[in-house]
Amino acid sequence: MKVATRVPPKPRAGTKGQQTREAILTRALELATRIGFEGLTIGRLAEDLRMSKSGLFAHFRSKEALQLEILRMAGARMVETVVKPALTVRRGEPRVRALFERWLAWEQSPSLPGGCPFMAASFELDDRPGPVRDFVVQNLRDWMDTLAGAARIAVREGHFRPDLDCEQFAHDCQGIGLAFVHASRLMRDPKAHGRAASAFEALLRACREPSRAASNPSPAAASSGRRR
Amino acid sequence: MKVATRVPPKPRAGTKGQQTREAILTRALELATRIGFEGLTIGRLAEDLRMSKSGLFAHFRSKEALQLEILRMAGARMVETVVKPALTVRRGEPRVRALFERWLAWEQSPSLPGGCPFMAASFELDDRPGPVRDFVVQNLRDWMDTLAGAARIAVREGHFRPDLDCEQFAHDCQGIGLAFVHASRLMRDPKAHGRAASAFEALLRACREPSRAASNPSPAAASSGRRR
DNA sequence: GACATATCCGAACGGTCGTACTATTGTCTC
DNA sequence: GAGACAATAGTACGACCGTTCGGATATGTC
Repeated sequence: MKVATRVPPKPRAGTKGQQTREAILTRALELATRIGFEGLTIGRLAEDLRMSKSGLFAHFRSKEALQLEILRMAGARMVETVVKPALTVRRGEPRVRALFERWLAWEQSPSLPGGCPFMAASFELDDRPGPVRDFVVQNLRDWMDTLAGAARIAVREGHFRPDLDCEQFAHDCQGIGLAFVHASRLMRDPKAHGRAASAFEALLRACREPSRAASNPSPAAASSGRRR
Repeated sequence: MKVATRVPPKPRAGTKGQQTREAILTRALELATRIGFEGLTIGRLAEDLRMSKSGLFAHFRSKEALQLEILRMAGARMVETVVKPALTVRRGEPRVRALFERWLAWEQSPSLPGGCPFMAASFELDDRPGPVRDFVVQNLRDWMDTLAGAARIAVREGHFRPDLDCEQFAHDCQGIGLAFVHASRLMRDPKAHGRAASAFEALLRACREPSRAASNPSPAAASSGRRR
């Protein structure tokens, strides 16, 4: 299980190695979203970039390090294209909305032909412990915290009802996003985006309305008589 | 790319081959849910079953055939443990509820240590065309049709509002289920089941209430002034 | 008991995987 | 332009992949 190799290849910025390194990562991210992180192969990636396998490999000490670097880059890009722009939108519901919309756009970005890598990795790595999985979990936790935080601000601004469970809101958003990927990528449903938008609007509506008690029994469950 | 091999190995029922074949599939299903369908390896599966690779392989003509048989078995089991029992519950919302609850239970069934194989396959195969993907899509389509059909009955019974979009309902259920898997398996959130239940209750609530126009503008969006 | 057939094993095939070494090229500094 | 060092290529390795094939067992029938 020996893992440590000679020297940490962290070249100083601007140099040639640094820029091919980034080219490798960019292409690797594209491939990984399509064929998965386990499916991504150093040989195939090298061939794709017209490099030798060993030449490419030298930039990272191991495949795991490569995977981590890919995810690190993806996380940084996601913050840059989703979170940071949304923070310029005014506080409260508009910002929540901006987060969600930019999230869907990011998922469909042409630079991510296979969709958001964290979504895919969620299901690919959920049973495979290790640093890669840990990194994905941490990134997704940060993302859900961002969503929950934006919702909390919307509560303070009076856009959302005061007793809203903001973690639940983030969870529900995640569900809408996952269903969106499911509908658009797997089912190839042309209405996928509309479905996601409808679900999100319904969720926002529920966030604005004063809460009705969760213990409020369903009329259907209460009414009809016969029980097995 | 030659794929056809000698004879279709479909032994008549009851015989020895048939029963080891099913033992293979049962174990294979368990493994596949944990390590994925591509990650599942004939050698590893054989070792796990204390069989020779070739002896196991002889039961299926190819790995793809094995994958399809695994999914076929999983689909049959899902119908048996989720759909059929729910059909004995009385029509309308109770049946919808039964479908959802049994679905979550199926996802957590001990015989599926890695969760529902169709959920996992959704994201693993979304970009890999072929018969395996097609089979997964068909099964999930059937499942969503089942959900939508149950909702339609609930509309007719007067449990849900008459103008409910039942396909949207099925889509939203799928989202809740995916978020459940996300929360429980990846994030290891002990509250995962509670979150799913809350989300589902909120969804049902929205199905019962008379619809408010979707064009109803958000007060937050309407109030604050500046718009880019 | 003999035979036909179903079931399983062992060995081997050509490939590809991640990784390790060495050698060759390119790039930057003085 | 020479020397230093970063960057890439070449080659090889052991392991495992899906698949094939021939032979060894087990099973069932007469």
